[in-house]
Amino acid sequence: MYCLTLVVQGNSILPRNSKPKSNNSSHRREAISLLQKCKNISHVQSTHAKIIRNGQEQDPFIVFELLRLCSKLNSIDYASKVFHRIRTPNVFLYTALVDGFVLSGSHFDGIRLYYRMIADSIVPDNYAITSVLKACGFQLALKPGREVHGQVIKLGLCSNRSVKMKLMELYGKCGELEDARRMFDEMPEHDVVASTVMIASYLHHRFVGEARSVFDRVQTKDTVCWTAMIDGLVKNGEMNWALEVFREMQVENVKPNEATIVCVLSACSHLGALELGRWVHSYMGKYEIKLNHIVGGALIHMYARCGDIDKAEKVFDEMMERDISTYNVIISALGMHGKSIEAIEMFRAMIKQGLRPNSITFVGVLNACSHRGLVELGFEMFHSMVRDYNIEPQVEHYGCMVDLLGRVGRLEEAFSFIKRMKTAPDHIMLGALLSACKIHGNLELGEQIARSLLDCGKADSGTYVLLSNVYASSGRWKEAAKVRAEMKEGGIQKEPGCSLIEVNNEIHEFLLGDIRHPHKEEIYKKLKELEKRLKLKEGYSPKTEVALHDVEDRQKEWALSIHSERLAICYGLISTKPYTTLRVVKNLRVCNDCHSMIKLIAKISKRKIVVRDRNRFHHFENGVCSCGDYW
DNA sequence: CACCCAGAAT
Repeated sequence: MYCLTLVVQGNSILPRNSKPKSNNSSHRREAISLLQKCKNISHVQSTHAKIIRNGQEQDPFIVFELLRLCSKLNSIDYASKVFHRIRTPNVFLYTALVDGFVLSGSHFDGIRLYYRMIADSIVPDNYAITSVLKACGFQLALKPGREVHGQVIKLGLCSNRSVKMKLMELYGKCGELEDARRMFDEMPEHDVVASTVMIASYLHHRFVGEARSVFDRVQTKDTVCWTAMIDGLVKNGEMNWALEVFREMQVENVKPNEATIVCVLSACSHLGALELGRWVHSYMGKYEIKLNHIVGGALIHMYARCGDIDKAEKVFDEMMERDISTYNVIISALGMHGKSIEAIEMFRAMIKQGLRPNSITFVGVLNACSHRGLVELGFEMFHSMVRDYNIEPQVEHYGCMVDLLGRVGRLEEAFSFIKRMKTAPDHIMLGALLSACKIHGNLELGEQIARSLLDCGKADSGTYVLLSNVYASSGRWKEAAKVRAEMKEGGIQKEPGCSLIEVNNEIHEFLLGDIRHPHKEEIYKKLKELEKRLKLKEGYSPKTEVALHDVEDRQKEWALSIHSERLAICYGLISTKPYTTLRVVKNLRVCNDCHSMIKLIAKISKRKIVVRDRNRFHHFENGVCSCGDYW
């Protein structure tokens, strides 16, 4: 790295203050206005030729215009060529090209060029500084950023607002929050924009409390500021809080825009808050929100993740502009709901429209195949991906294939598939195969996979639970207990089962055997009543899976056998009108016993019940589930 | 005679 040498006197500072040569100023103005009329790069090139013929090639004003224009038209290569023909480029020209590099995504080239300028003893001004800081920010290049900061101090540019802003942004992005905060506090204005940058930086590094306190101190919060807070809360998993802030924003009469809506829809998607999502959708007209492809995608995603796949398809049909990501959203949505054939048809429609699938598209397609056990089609798609679209399979794609083979019971094939892969298997893939071993009762393979996961330290709570269940389902109780002990020794916490249900615009959360809800008495009464009726009339007999807990008393055991989705459904039954569809979101996979029980509950209560589990959707109606008991 | 789209988005 070069060091900045400040040359204030002498002739090394180039002609920014020198007077232009006589009588060329009208020619210059002419050339510039010619340039400004150019619409495409070939037009620019012919104008450039004219400029060269007129002997104006070295004129810094004209070249400046030329460089900016090339950058704007996405022709950084041409800009670079133009620049390198200049004998003595000044700070303006350097800055224009640095900006061009930043615009084209070649941030590192931008930083390098800036250092070349310094080496040429050209003194940067605040524009050059902000440009290079922008490049550093994109690259998360903290080291050169700090050097530039040092130069800022030497040059006395500290008081410049844009410079401070960019420094703060850089530090914030790089996680140097104390430095970012220092810059922020040095800005006496503490205006909305600076505060927004600070808030976003805090939230990006999970300092929710700090973000909140900056946010609270902003006097007049605008749309972007509110949106940054909502978005950050969503990214930190604070969905309910995010929605609360959104409501506050409306109380304060700040109009949401497209970005706000996208963030709010994302929160709804996570929570399964369909009613709120619908409300947001219906108010989009009033707020003049345009249905661009980002908003459209978020809407489709929301409806699909909240269980209303019909509405998701309808929004898709209504959209005017669809791009690859729109198709990716709808394909994975259809797959998630077990509509595998429709997903494949959508994929074909996309191709027909002339869009080129990317690697995300194929994750959706292969996942769709897996949810219906479409092995042949899955392989066809997998090979087509490599052969026709030249997409190198990633670990996700292999994972889908392993899942597909595993679920249908072709366990050995799945295992040899893993061994043939170019990449190392990840714990998600092995977990999928392990779960398949449990479903199909393959003890040896299951044991082998689980052990390899445990040995390489990749095991999470799910691995232990699955392995223990593999043993238990073949009657090997001793081994099951041993795994349970190992889990306890390793201090591994089981991820608690949790279900959400939306009733009257409010999200109600239930944990395994939960007793916190204000209506707990009625909920448990309903549950007991249902169990009794199902046993008597529908021949239901509970097959509770082995509980992985040290249970001292029977009361606790009973509570722990009550999976959270049952509580959520019972609450839904007692708090909504007859025939209302119930929609439940669960964080883990639904177990066999709950699955068969919910089928019967749907039958006797004459309700549709939609359950989203960790992997997919189940639509229960009249005693059957849309997954066809294959999941 | 030139210059930093202030910040947020599946």
